[in-house]
Amino acid sequence: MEDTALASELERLQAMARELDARVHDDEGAPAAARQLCGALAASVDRAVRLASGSGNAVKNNGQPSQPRNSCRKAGAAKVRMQVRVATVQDTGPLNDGLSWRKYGQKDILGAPYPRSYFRCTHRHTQDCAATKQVQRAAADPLLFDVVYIGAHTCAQQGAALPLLISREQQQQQPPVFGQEHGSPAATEAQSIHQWPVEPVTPFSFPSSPGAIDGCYMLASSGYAAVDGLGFDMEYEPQLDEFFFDQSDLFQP
DNA sequence: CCCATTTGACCCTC
DNA sequence: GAGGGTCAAATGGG
Repeated sequence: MEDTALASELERLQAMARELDARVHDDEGAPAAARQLCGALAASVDRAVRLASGSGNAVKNNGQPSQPRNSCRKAGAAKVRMQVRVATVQDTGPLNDGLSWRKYGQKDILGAPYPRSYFRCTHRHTQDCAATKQVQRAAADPLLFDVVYIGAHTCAQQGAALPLLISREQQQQQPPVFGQEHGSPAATEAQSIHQWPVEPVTPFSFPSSPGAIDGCYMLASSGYAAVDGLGFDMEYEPQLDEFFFDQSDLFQP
């Protein structure tokens, strides 16, 4: 169980490094050297996690097993597992991702202050789409949501939701925003989170509704990015690495 | 009436 | 047996 402990510690270290990097980067007054150092720190921790993972230590988010149980129970599912940490400025719950999700369950997780919500593709039955996602508020920061995508969309909407991977410069000019659609109370934080991309083909997209929510957005890079209080992790089967990077080329201007 | 959410029960894995 | 994931009936909103 030492591997699990190591993975857990690395996970925590990784999360902290990323958060620090994101915060320092946002801080206009932070010295350039500090920003560089934090960026290097985050990158280094990322590499450490990858090395640990690659050496046989299953490093997965939230201490979850390296092979999700879903992979055994649902044929064709769990080929893609991606965790996204989403921050919202307003405590009204996070984002939508341009895809249709239907909530099918909610569970209190041992040791977690907030319940975990389970979503599946709206077209699960009509189009046999096996994509699911799990949404849970981060214990450390209620404004952060850990979103874990499991499986890839095979339904028609996968093409409908255009990915939006934009450059940092573009983001700074027009930051895409995440936010809930209906303004439901925070008490049901996850109930409106049903618009998110899942599969690598559409890493991320953003709601088109104007004036949605301000202050939170993300970009995709080599597995992680954190801007303006938002970061996300992408975890997927190793063989998909190349696929991710290839896809990113599609979003160049 | 249709569809999404809620929630307790059930199932599976460890 | 505990914990996590899913199912399905009940419920509510549009």
